[in-house]
Amino acid sequence: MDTQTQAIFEARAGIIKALAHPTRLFIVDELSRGEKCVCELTEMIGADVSTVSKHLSILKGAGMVTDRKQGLNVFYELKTPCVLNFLDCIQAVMENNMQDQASLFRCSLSGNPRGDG
Amino acid sequence: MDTQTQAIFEARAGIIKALAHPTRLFIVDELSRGEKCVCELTEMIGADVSTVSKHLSILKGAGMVTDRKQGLNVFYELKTPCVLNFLDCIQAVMENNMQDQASLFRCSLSGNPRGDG
DNA sequence: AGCTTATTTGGCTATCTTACCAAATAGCCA
DNA sequence: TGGCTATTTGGTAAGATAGCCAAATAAGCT
Repeated sequence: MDTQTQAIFEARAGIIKALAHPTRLFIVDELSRGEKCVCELTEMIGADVSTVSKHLSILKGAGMVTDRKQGLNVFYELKTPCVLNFLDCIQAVMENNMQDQASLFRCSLSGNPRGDG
Repeated sequence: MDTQTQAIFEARAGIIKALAHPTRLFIVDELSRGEKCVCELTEMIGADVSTVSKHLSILKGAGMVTDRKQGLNVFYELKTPCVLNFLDCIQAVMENNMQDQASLFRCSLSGNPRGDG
Protein backbone atom coordinates (compact mmCIF):
# COMPACT_ATOMS: atom_id res chain seq x y z
CA MET A 1 0.00 0.00 0.00
CA ASP A 2 1.65 3.25 -1.09
CA THR A 3 1.89 6.31 1.10
CA GLN A 4 -0.94 8.23 -0.54
CA THR A 5 -3.41 5.36 -0.32
CA GLN A 6 -2.37 4.95 3.29
CA ALA A 7 -3.07 8.62 3.94
CA ILE A 8 -6.54 8.40 2.40
CA PHE A 9 -7.56 5.43 4.51
CA GLU A 10 -6.08 6.97 7.63
CA ALA A 11 -8.13 10.10 7.09
CA ARG A 12 -11.29 8.06 6.65
CA ALA A 13 -10.54 5.93 9.69
CA GLY A 14 -9.96 9.09 11.69
CA ILE A 15 -13.50 10.23 10.98
CA ILE A 16 -15.00 6.84 11.74
CA LYS A 17 -13.10 6.73 15.02
CA ALA A 18 -14.97 9.81 16.08
CA LEU A 19 -18.16 7.74 15.96
CA ALA A 20 -16.69 4.63 17.52
CA HIS A 21 -17.74 5.24 21.10
CA PRO A 22 -21.09 4.60 22.77
CA THR A 23 -21.29 8.05 24.34
CA ARG A 24 -20.53 9.79 21.08
CA LEU A 25 -23.11 7.69 19.24
CA PHE A 26 -25.61 8.67 21.90
CA ILE A 27 -24.74 12.32 21.41
CA VAL A 28 -25.17 12.07 17.64
CA ASP A 29 -28.50 10.37 18.18
CA GLU A 30 -29.67 13.11 20.51
CA LEU A 31 -28.47 15.89 18.25
CA SER A 32 -30.35 14.33 15.36
CA ARG A 33 -33.47 15.58 17.14
CA GLY A 34 -32.17 19.12 17.47
CA GLU A 35 -29.34 21.09 19.05
CA LYS A 36 -28.53 20.66 22.72
CA CYS A 37 -26.23 22.39 25.18
CA VAL A 38 -23.40 20.62 26.99
CA CYS A 39 -25.30 20.68 30.27
CA GLU A 40 -28.33 18.90 28.78
CA LEU A 41 -26.19 16.20 27.22
CA THR A 42 -24.20 15.82 30.41
CA GLU A 43 -27.31 15.24 32.44
CA MET A 44 -28.62 12.62 30.01
CA ILE A 45 -25.32 10.81 29.82
CA GLY A 46 -24.53 10.85 33.50
CA ALA A 47 -20.76 11.25 33.21
CA ASP A 48 -18.50 14.07 34.30
CA VAL A 49 -18.98 17.33 32.34
CA SER A 50 -15.35 17.30 31.33
CA THR A 51 -15.78 13.86 29.83
CA VAL A 52 -18.79 14.94 27.79
CA SER A 53 -17.00 18.09 26.70
CA LYS A 54 -14.10 16.04 25.42
CA HIS A 55 -16.39 13.73 23.49
CA LEU A 56 -18.01 16.77 21.90
CA SER A 57 -14.65 18.18 20.95
CA ILE A 58 -13.77 14.90 19.25
CA LEU A 59 -16.99 15.04 17.22
CA LYS A 60 -16.29 18.66 16.40
CA GLY A 61 -12.74 17.86 15.35
CA ALA A 62 -14.11 15.26 12.95
CA GLY A 63 -16.45 17.86 11.48
CA MET A 64 -19.64 16.12 12.53
CA VAL A 65 -21.01 18.82 14.82
CA THR A 66 -20.81 22.59 15.09
CA ASP A 67 -20.99 24.63 18.25
CA ARG A 68 -22.58 27.97 18.98
CA LYS A 69 -22.10 29.94 22.15
CA GLN A 70 -25.16 31.55 23.67
CA GLY A 71 -24.64 33.25 26.99
CA LEU A 72 -23.10 30.77 29.37
CA ASN A 73 -24.13 27.79 27.28
CA VAL A 74 -22.58 26.15 24.28
CA PHE A 75 -25.07 24.52 21.93
CA TYR A 76 -23.98 21.67 19.68
CA GLU A 77 -25.71 20.81 16.45
CA LEU A 78 -25.36 17.88 14.06
CA LYS A 79 -23.57 19.09 10.95
CA THR A 80 -23.62 15.95 8.82
CA PRO A 81 -26.92 14.11 9.16
CA CYS A 82 -25.78 11.49 6.69
CA VAL A 83 -24.11 9.68 9.57
CA LEU A 84 -27.63 8.68 10.56
CA ASN A 85 -27.91 6.57 7.41
CA PHE A 86 -24.87 4.76 8.58
CA LEU A 87 -26.57 3.86 11.79
CA ASP A 88 -29.23 2.10 9.74
CA CYS A 89 -26.53 -0.07 8.25
CA ILE A 90 -25.11 -0.79 11.68
CA GLN A 91 -28.56 -1.85 12.77
CA ALA A 92 -28.78 -4.15 9.75
CA VAL A 93 -25.44 -5.71 10.60
CA MET A 94 -26.59 -6.30 14.16
CA GLU A 95 -29.83 -7.92 13.10
CA ASN A 96 -27.92 -10.04 10.64
CA ASN A 97 -25.63 -11.18 13.44
CA MET A 98 -28.57 -12.02 15.64
CA GLN A 99 -30.16 -14.08 12.90
CA ASP A 100 -26.92 -15.97 12.43
CA GLN A 101 -26.80 -16.70 16.11
CA ALA A 102 -30.39 -17.86 15.99
CA SER A 103 -29.66 -20.32 13.20
CA LEU A 104 -26.69 -21.63 15.12
CA PHE A 105 -29.00 -22.16 18.04
CA ARG A 106 -31.58 -24.00 15.94
CA CYS A 107 -28.75 -25.99 14.44
CA SER A 108 -27.45 -27.11 17.79
CA LEU A 109 -30.94 -28.18 18.82
CA SER A 110 -31.59 -30.27 15.69
CA GLY A 111 -28.04 -31.51 15.30
CA ASN A 112 -28.02 -30.20 11.75
CA PRO A 113 -24.47 -28.91 11.17
CA ARG A 114 -25.55 -26.53 8.37
CA GLY A 115 -28.44 -25.05 10.22
CA ASP A 116 -30.57 -25.23 7.10
CA GLY A 117 -33.16 -27.69 8.25
CA MET B 1 -28.56 6.88 30.54
CA ASP B 2 -30.11 3.62 31.72
CA THR B 3 -28.39 0.27 31.42
CA GLN B 4 -30.33 -0.95 28.40
CA THR B 5 -29.75 2.22 26.39
CA GLN B 6 -26.11 1.95 27.33
CA ALA B 7 -26.02 -1.63 26.06
CA ILE B 8 -27.56 -0.67 22.72
CA PHE B 9 -25.08 2.09 22.09
CA GLU B 10 -22.20 -0.09 23.19
CA ALA B 11 -23.22 -2.76 20.71
CA ARG B 12 -23.41 -0.22 17.91
CA ALA B 13 -20.09 1.31 18.85
CA GLY B 14 -18.55 -2.14 18.86
CA ILE B 15 -19.49 -2.61 15.22
CA ILE B 16 -18.27 0.82 14.22
CA LYS B 17 -14.97 0.17 15.99
CA ALA B 18 -14.41 -2.73 13.66
CA LEU B 19 -14.31 -0.23 10.79
CA ALA B 20 -12.28 2.39 12.62
CA HIS B 21 -8.87 1.38 11.35
CA PRO B 22 -7.19 2.25 8.05
CA THR B 23 -6.15 -1.31 7.29
CA ARG B 24 -9.63 -2.64 7.92
CA LEU B 25 -11.17 0.07 5.76
CA PHE B 26 -8.75 -0.90 3.04
CA ILE B 27 -9.78 -4.53 3.39
CA VAL B 28 -13.47 -3.65 3.17
CA ASP B 29 -12.74 -1.56 0.10
CA GLU B 30 -10.88 -4.42 -1.56
CA LEU B 31 -13.52 -6.98 -0.69
CA SER B 32 -16.19 -4.72 -2.20
CA ARG B 33 -14.69 -5.73 -5.54
CA GLY B 34 -14.89 -9.43 -4.79
CA GLU B 35 -13.57 -12.01 -2.36
CA LYS B 36 -9.85 -12.26 -1.65
CA CYS B 37 -7.64 -14.67 0.27
CA VAL B 38 -5.51 -13.65 3.24
CA CYS B 39 -2.34 -13.90 1.20
CA GLU B 40 -3.59 -11.49 -1.46
CA LEU B 41 -4.66 -8.94 1.12
CA THR B 42 -1.41 -9.37 3.02
CA GLU B 43 0.63 -8.63 -0.06
CA MET B 44 -1.41 -5.52 -0.87
CA ILE B 45 -1.24 -4.21 2.68
CA GLY B 46 2.40 -4.94 3.29
CA ALA B 47 2.14 -5.86 6.96
CA ASP B 48 2.82 -9.14 8.74
CA VAL B 49 0.37 -11.94 7.86
CA SER B 50 -0.55 -12.32 11.49
CA THR B 51 -1.49 -8.66 11.66
CA VAL B 52 -3.74 -8.94 8.61
CA SER B 53 -5.28 -12.12 9.95
CA LYS B 54 -6.15 -10.37 13.20
CA HIS B 55 -7.74 -7.49 11.36
CA LEU B 56 -9.82 -9.96 9.37
CA SER B 57 -10.92 -11.71 12.52
CA ILE B 58 -12.07 -8.39 13.95
CA LEU B 59 -14.16 -7.71 10.83
CA LYS B 60 -15.52 -11.24 11.03
CA GLY B 61 -16.35 -10.84 14.70
CA ALA B 62 -18.34 -7.73 13.85
CA GLY B 63 -20.26 -9.68 11.22
CA MET B 64 -19.01 -7.68 8.27
CA VAL B 65 -17.20 -10.43 6.42
CA THR B 66 -17.50 -14.18 6.05
CA ASP B 67 -14.70 -16.63 5.42
CA ARG B 68 -14.53 -19.74 3.30
CA LYS B 69 -11.72 -22.22 3.34
CA GLN B 70 -10.56 -23.57 0.00
CA GLY B 71 -7.51 -25.78 0.08
CA LEU B 72 -4.75 -23.99 1.90
CA ASN B 73 -6.37 -20.60 1.42
CA VAL B 74 -9.05 -18.77 3.34
CA PHE B 75 -11.15 -16.46 1.22
CA TYR B 76 -12.90 -13.52 2.82
CA GLU B 77 -16.01 -11.92 1.39
CA LEU B 78 -17.91 -8.74 2.26
CA LYS B 79 -21.13 -9.73 4.00
CA THR B 80 -22.75 -6.34 4.52
CA PRO B 81 -22.18 -4.11 1.49
CA CYS B 82 -24.21 -1.34 3.11
CA VAL B 83 -21.04 -0.26 4.88
CA LEU B 84 -19.99 1.12 1.51
CA ASN B 85 -22.80 3.68 1.69
CA PHE B 86 -21.28 4.79 4.90
CA LEU B 87 -18.02 5.48 3.19
CA ASP B 88 -19.85 7.91 0.92
CA CYS B 89 -20.94 9.83 3.97
CA ILE B 90 -17.40 9.82 5.32
CA GLN B 91 -16.24 11.23 2.03
CA ALA B 92 -18.89 13.94 2.28
CA VAL B 93 -17.73 14.83 5.78
CA MET B 94 -14.15 15.08 4.59
CA GLU B 95 -15.04 17.30 1.65
CA ASN B 96 -17.11 19.43 3.97
CA ASN B 97 -14.13 19.81 6.28
CA MET B 98 -11.88 20.76 3.40
CA GLN B 99 -14.33 23.41 2.25
CA ASP B 100 -14.46 24.83 5.75
CA GLN B 101 -10.69 25.02 5.82
CA ALA B 102 -10.74 26.70 2.44
CA SER B 103 -13.14 29.39 3.66
CA LEU B 104 -10.97 29.95 6.71
CA PHE B 105 -8.05 30.44 4.35
CA ARG B 106 -9.94 32.92 2.20
CA CYS B 107 -11.07 34.64 5.36
CA SER B 108 -7.55 35.07 6.66
CA LEU B 109 -6.47 36.53 3.33
CA SER B 110 -9.28 39.06 3.12
CA GLY B 111 -9.47 39.76 6.80
CA ASN B 112 -13.19 38.97 6.71
CA PRO B 113 -13.97 37.31 10.04
CA ARG B 114 -17.03 35.50 8.68
CA GLY B 115 -15.35 34.18 5.58
CA ASP B 116 -18.41 35.09 3.53
CA GLY B 117 -16.94 37.70 1.28
C1' DA C 1 4.53 -40.19 7.86
C1' DG C 2 7.23 -36.14 6.56
C1' DC C 3 7.58 -31.71 3.99
C1' DT C 4 5.61 -27.42 2.45
C1' DT C 5 2.55 -23.57 2.36
C1' DA C 6 -1.39 -20.72 4.30
C1' DT C 7 -3.49 -19.11 8.26
C1' DT C 8 -4.38 -18.46 13.16
C1' DT C 9 -3.09 -17.93 17.97
C1' DG C 10 -0.20 -16.55 22.03
C1' DG C 11 2.92 -13.44 24.00
C1' DC C 12 4.98 -9.20 24.47
C1' DT C 13 5.71 -4.18 24.17
C1' DA C 14 4.61 0.37 22.64
C1' DT C 15 1.06 3.44 21.79
C1' DC C 16 -3.60 5.32 22.07
C1' DT C 17 -7.97 6.10 24.59
C1' DT C 18 -10.84 7.12 28.31
C1' DA C 19 -12.44 8.66 32.66
C1' DC C 20 -12.14 11.41 36.56
C1' DC C 21 -10.40 15.33 39.30
C1' DA C 22 -8.60 19.89 39.64
C1' DA C 23 -7.74 24.13 37.69
C1' DA C 24 -8.38 27.58 34.04
C1' DT C 25 -11.38 30.25 31.04
C1' DA C 26 -15.63 32.69 29.59
C1' DG C 27 -19.79 35.17 30.15
C1' DC C 28 -23.48 37.03 33.06
C1' DC C 29 -25.06 39.90 36.84
C1' DA C 30 -24.95 42.54 41.08
C1' DT D 1 -14.67 44.17 40.73
C1' DG D 2 -16.26 39.86 42.72
C1' DG D 3 -19.30 36.01 42.68
C1' DC D 4 -21.74 32.57 40.07
C1' DT D 5 -22.48 29.13 36.49
C1' DA D 6 -21.14 26.69 32.13
C1' DT D 7 -17.55 24.88 29.62
C1' DT D 8 -12.82 23.66 28.42
C1' DT D 9 -8.12 22.20 29.38
C1' DG D 10 -4.25 19.74 31.80
C1' DG D 11 -2.78 15.89 34.34
C1' DT D 12 -2.79 11.16 35.39
C1' DA D 13 -3.84 6.30 36.01
C1' DA D 14 -6.33 2.22 34.04
C1' DG D 15 -7.56 -0.19 30.20
C1' DA D 16 -7.78 -1.15 25.19
C1' DT D 17 -5.43 -1.64 20.72
C1' DA D 18 -1.90 -2.73 17.28
C1' DG D 19 2.15 -4.52 15.62
C1' DC D 20 5.70 -8.05 15.28
C1' DC D 21 7.81 -12.54 16.30
C1' DA D 22 7.42 -17.29 17.36
C1' DA D 23 4.77 -21.24 17.70
C1' DA D 24 0.60 -23.89 16.68
C1' DT D 25 -2.82 -25.54 13.46
C1' DA D 26 -4.67 -27.02 8.95
C1' DA D 27 -4.49 -28.85 4.33
C1' DG D 28 -2.27 -30.52 0.29
C1' DC D 29 1.42 -33.38 -1.81
C1' DT D 30 4.95 -37.14 -2.24
